[in-house]
Amino acid sequence: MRIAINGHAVDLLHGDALEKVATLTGPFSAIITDPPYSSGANSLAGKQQSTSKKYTGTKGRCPLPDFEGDTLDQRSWTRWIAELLRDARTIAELDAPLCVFCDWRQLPALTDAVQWAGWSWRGVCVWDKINSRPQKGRFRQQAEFVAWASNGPMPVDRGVGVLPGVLSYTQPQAAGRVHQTQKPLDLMRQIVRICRPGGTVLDPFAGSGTTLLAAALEGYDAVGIELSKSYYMAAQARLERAGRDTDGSADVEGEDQKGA
Amino acid sequence: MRIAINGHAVDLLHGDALEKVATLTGPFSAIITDPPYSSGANSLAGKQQSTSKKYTGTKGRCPLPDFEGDTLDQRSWTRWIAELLRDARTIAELDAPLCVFCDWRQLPALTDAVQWAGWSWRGVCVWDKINSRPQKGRFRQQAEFVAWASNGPMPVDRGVGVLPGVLSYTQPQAAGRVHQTQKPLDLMRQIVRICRPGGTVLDPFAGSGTTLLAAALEGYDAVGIELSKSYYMAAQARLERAGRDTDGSADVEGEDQKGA
DNA sequence: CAAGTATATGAATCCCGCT
DNA sequence: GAGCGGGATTCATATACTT
Repeated sequence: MRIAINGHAVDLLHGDALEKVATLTGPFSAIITDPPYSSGANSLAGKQQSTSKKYTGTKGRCPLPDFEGDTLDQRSWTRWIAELLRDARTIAELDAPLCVFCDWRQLPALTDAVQWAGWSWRGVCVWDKINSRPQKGRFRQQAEFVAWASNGPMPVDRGVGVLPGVLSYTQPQAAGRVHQTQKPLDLMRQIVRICRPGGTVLDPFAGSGTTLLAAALEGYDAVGIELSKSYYMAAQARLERAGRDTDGSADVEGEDQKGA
Repeated sequence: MRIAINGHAVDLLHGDALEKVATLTGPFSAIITDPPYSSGANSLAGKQQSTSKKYTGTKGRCPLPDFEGDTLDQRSWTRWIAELLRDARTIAELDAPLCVFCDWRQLPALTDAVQWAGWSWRGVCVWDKINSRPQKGRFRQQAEFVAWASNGPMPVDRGVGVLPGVLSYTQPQAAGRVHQTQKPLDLMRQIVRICRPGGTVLDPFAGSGTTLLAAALEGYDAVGIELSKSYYMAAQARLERAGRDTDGSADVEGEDQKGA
């Protein structure tokens, strides 16, 4: 279904990312997404793991065992995301940038997948969450990462300015969140600016729709895919609310928080 | 040779990291180092350029000597650093933490090497340089990374507090630098605090000696190895100067700048 | 002496021309 | 044609200078 926000078209599709991407033609000017980090790893590791009680509570994210990585799960995750990124590249414009979120544990597997899928890996951005659970005797796991790449050569002059390499934003408050791993809207507004002016952004894992909303507010069209029915509906409601808000929607995230 | 700083012993050895590590017995309480990245060029010929040409874009003559060991391709680099980390682990205490700097390009190879060498990879810290060379239409390459790990299990209570996961410090100014890629002293003072109280820190790539100095100032003994004769002597001079400074050496980095 | 102006630089990357 | 080398580009900050 299509929603108009800030004068830009936002399409949200309900279904599996791999299947839906195969039906799209694009071309898309940027692919920006936050895939499930350990969806593949969850099943096996979850069974084997007895220490998970310690970590549950902050997030639904699987803490993974302290030592031996469950390599089979990570290999499967890598293959799966590589396949998606390969399909996505076929409907991306030449020069189109790709941004994929991940945590520190997935970063090496993700950069492999990005390159296997034919993208030119160009760097790693840092999302500094500022606040995070402290651990005694350790460095905080305070950052998430964005592996970014381009579909072939990336000329300097695409009409895009200089973007920051470290982005510091606190996580949305739990009370106002629609999605467990929802990203701050202002963070996504910065990141979507890697897209060429007037382009269309694709997010195959739309979740609560933050990327789509950020894209519309920054002046791009956007297409999202979301598998979960409940998140699909929540994102749709959030986007429609933003579409009705005529004043520029500066408060959308805050409004969500109050509304929740 | 041995220097006393802030009541702690600092040893600096001149020679190849792999060879010298094999002669040490330790045990060391932490390994903290910043190896040559062998980064900064796509082609072999590019990598074989001098480090000043690769890394200091300005045409002006670089006043600092080039450093060695920065000409490997990525596979060779990975093997080489893995071997060093394996040898280092044999002289590390159980529980000892490992911290290795790298840039975005080497991060996946480094985390492989860390694990091949038998260390338990535990996370990635971020050094936010705040200020870096901008590029139009891209995210700034604004961060360097610290892959950190432990030699086996790492009990929560080693007498070490909570450490930050993102560290923001500007690079030392060119005028006061001893080494092309010198790290800020305050950054290293934060990072060495991962060491258990009263322990001994090893840095196989000592460079200008910032890690050793930071360790002594934070209350640890330290041992460093440096291959290049000129950097060995520069580090020695810097450490001796710090040793003579009786007031706690809070201004060592600044003093270098004035003195230079 | 304070405030304003000019200059230098960064573990960079791209592009063009030459061999 | 492929590879290599030189020169241009980007901006926040620190330092040096000028008014």
